[in-house]
Amino acid sequence: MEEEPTAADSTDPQTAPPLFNEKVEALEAELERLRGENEKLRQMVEMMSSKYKTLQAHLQGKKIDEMGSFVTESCSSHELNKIAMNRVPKAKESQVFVRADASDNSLIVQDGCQWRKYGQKVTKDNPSPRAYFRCSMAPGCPVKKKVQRCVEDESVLVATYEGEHNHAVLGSPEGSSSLDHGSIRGSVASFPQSINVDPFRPTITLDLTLSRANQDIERVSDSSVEENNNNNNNMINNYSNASRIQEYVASLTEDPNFTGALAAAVARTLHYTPS
DNA sequence: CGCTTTTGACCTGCGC
DNA sequence: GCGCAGGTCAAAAGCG
Repeated sequence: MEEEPTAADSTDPQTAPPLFNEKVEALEAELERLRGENEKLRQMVEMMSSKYKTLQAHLQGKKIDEMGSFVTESCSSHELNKIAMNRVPKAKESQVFVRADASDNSLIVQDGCQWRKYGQKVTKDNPSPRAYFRCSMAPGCPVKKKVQRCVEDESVLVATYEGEHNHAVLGSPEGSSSLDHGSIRGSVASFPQSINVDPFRPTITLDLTLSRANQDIERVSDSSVEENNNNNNNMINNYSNASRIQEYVASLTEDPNFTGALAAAVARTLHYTPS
């Protein structure tokens, strides 16, 4: 039985032309280099994940300590209920961080909905004005949002959403009527990407639309960081995915906008006190 | 003309 | 009760 020459045969160094061998070697070297870089990046992700978990555990412990000391001091059961109520974020309220040009005063956050501005106010804790919007996609839609520049980084807009849409939201594949941004974020590249940083907090989202990173969608949440690491490991086995991940991570780490937004988000997390 | 934005006035909740 | 701050209203202006 004679077998036809295959692609694998053509890579045989003894039968392939020298120029082809050189190319193969160069590609192999490049692949090896990329594997090394991927391994480094994987370790970086693991390290960040580990640091994040440590920080989260620390914050959690601090909250429990605070609550515990307060409880042992003077709390009635009624007061305890109030505390518990305050510690849970308001129903259907979520916070979104969006990168915007610092010179742009429009306070507009593109999120797939139409909004009508009904007020603007300068607040005490932030020199930049806060804009109030109502959803105008459907009559009677109760959803509101407040948009204000981040006090730590004026190029970051903080949008706070309240309520549930009573209509399908543009960009939501399931036609979800709720404010579950998870379903939205994963479907439209121009939408902000979310990072859940604290179970006591609403979702914090970083908009990556100004970086190359928005070409790929990557959702990261506190409960799925580890899972994503595993998924990433599997993906790293796939060369094309690995190169995409590498490009993605490199674009993130090189992008000062991303690092700025991340720093602002972390700063807000550390300064957060439940209302 | 209809819709949106602007902006000062008003309302409401909260702490003192 | 008072003052403050955040949130909302609504008339006027702007825009396509």
